[in-house]
Amino acid sequence: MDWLDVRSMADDAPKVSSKIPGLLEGLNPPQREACEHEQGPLLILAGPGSGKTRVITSRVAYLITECGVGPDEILALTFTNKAAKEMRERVQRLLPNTQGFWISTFHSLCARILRREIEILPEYTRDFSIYDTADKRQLLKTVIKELNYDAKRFRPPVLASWISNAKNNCAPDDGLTFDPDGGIDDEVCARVMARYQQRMRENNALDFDDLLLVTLEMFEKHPGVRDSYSYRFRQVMVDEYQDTNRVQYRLVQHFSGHHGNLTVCGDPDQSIYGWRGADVRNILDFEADHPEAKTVRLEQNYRSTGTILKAASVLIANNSQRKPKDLWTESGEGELIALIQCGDEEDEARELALRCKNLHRQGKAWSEIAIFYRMNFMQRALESALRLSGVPYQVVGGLEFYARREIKDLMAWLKLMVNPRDDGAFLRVVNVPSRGVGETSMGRLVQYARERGLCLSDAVQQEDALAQIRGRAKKGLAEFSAMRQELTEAVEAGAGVALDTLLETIDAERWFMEMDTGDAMIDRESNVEELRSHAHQYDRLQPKGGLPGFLQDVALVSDVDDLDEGTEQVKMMTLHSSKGLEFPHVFVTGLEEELLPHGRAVEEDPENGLQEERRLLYVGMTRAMEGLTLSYATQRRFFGEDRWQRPSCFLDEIPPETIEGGVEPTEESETEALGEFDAEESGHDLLIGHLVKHDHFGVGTVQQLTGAGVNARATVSFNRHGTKQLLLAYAGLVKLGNS
DNA sequence: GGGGATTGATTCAGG
DNA sequence: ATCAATCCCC
Repeated sequence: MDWLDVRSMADDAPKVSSKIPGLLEGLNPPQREACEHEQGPLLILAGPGSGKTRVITSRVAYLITECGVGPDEILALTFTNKAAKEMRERVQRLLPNTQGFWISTFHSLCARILRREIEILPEYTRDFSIYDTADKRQLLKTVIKELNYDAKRFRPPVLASWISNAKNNCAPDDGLTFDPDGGIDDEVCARVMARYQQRMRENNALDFDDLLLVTLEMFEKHPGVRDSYSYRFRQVMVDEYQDTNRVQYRLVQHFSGHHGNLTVCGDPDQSIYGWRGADVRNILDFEADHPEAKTVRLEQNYRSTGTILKAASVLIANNSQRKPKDLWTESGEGELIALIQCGDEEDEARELALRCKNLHRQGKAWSEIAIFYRMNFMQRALESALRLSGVPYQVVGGLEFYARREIKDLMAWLKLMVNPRDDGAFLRVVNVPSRGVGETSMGRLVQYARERGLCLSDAVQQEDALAQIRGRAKKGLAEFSAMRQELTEAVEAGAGVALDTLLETIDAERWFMEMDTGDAMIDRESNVEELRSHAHQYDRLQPKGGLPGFLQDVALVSDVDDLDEGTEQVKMMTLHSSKGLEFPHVFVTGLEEELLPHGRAVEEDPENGLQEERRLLYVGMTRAMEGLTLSYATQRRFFGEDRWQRPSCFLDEIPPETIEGGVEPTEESETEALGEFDAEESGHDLLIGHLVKHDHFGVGTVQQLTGAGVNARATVSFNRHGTKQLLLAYAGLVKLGNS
């Protein structure tokens, strides 16, 4: 993040650039209209490829050069760091001599604000830790155990998402605000959440949702703090508004409440984050919320060929909850969409690799090709096929660098150095490298600390805490404590030096050898080397950030951020990561039932789930500029188990005339064959297409069969009760014959 | 009581 | 394949 620190901004007042000749030239009428809007709320409904980023950046430049708004009086919020970076670079290109823009993600903005202001809240210090998903799960696990709940029934990931939901809907964190009708599960979740929140405060730690929520609460409890930000900004802009949740919505109200100059930009059809609390109503209701709002629709597409645009538009028209829009393009029809049927995931991967090579031979650069998939595990098969055929590739996201064990350990060490109250970090590193401290000894220390309301760092310094621990563990704890205190001094030195001091103090060499030998050890060493270079680079770019700033940046980097556009490599990523990007040729893989649309998404929320899956495919398809290839496999291995797959129902929604070969190869014989296979393996005699009767749900048609034996399940579309997944062992389905 | 190996469940998407 | 719980040896 390279915006200016608030303090330094006061010192060097931003300069207003002189007018830029031809700033709005080449913009179409609605684009121009959006740029020139000065006062009051503005809604930009921007279809894919409609030049949205160009409009926002031109608008920023216009406001500065034509309307006398200072660069530090404009707040622009984006969804990813990458989007923020791109926007900043483009604004910088228009206004090379201007600095001090506030362009950032919600999370970075809030983390920055909290870093400065949080001490107005008594429970936190400015050295707070940011907990990632893994840290959060770890804490939840101990809380569940502490409260004596059944760990099998209440799993950390489930609770994590319950808590996240509650926070995203602005539920107060320490009241037990469960729905009394929600049954025991809701009550347990609420109790776990209350304890989790208590521990988080004791640990001086915030999770991702807290960054937003605590900022919001602080603004509402201390309007003075809020005003110091809302008075500063004369214009607030929010990109990807369809992906904002309730908390973000309210934050935006606070930031723009003073002047009401709020510009939001987005596309309801590209809303793909419902599962993490995004609320499409924020954008759908914008005009109702702001009756005086001006609405601009950007419907001319500058990205894709007519064929791609048509296919995507017809597909998305199947959604009911949307604002109709009419995308058009001046570019020609272009090539037809290729649809390939493959035997299994390896076939698919080989075929894609082959087609990548063909494209390359025809003159496409590797970096002009992208491969998208619904789930991360699909990456592996694709990756090995590309490697085998010598196609250079880059995986965007996936198994993250910062998720590796040695990196997590070092990061936990650094967090603990900055924030001694972080018990989670303490527990993680107390035995790293191994110093004979085991579970039992730690259990005693934890109990000692709890009884006295101390954090572990303090507890371990008490003599009587160590009195009940003996032998190697006692010595180890004393050693660890001394090390931690000594390392506190390194915190001021900057991220790079702090890390170097840490590595030396814990004798990293010995630690590597202890963890593994041979290649694995060399891998770990080179990972740590990479972390070192990140840290030192951070110090060079952000001399003011220090170790706390580095930790914050690392916590908030997202997967697409490391996308390297320049390099000559095919890009691979999930469909979610692809949003906001574009590529001349796009492959969307795994167009299969249960995968895209994803079974769980539809199961959890039959109405919206399917629509969101459709939007996800829409996002993927509209990334393509010239060529689009869709693929599916008839068989695919999901964690260990080979499953027969049917082509995605979305393929039936894409107009046949946009697809190479005309009609999709969804044939009856194929469905039959797949039914037969299932019957052989699964110990029942149902086939896809069979008409069945259920005691409760009535008559329906079998849509899908998975699993075998006691795990055999059928997805049945009932005439009256919608689609259900049923365990055949319990469902007692009666076969009525073929429908 | 700590450390290692083996077994056993688990994964939708991300800041 | 990867991470956590369990088992067994020092």
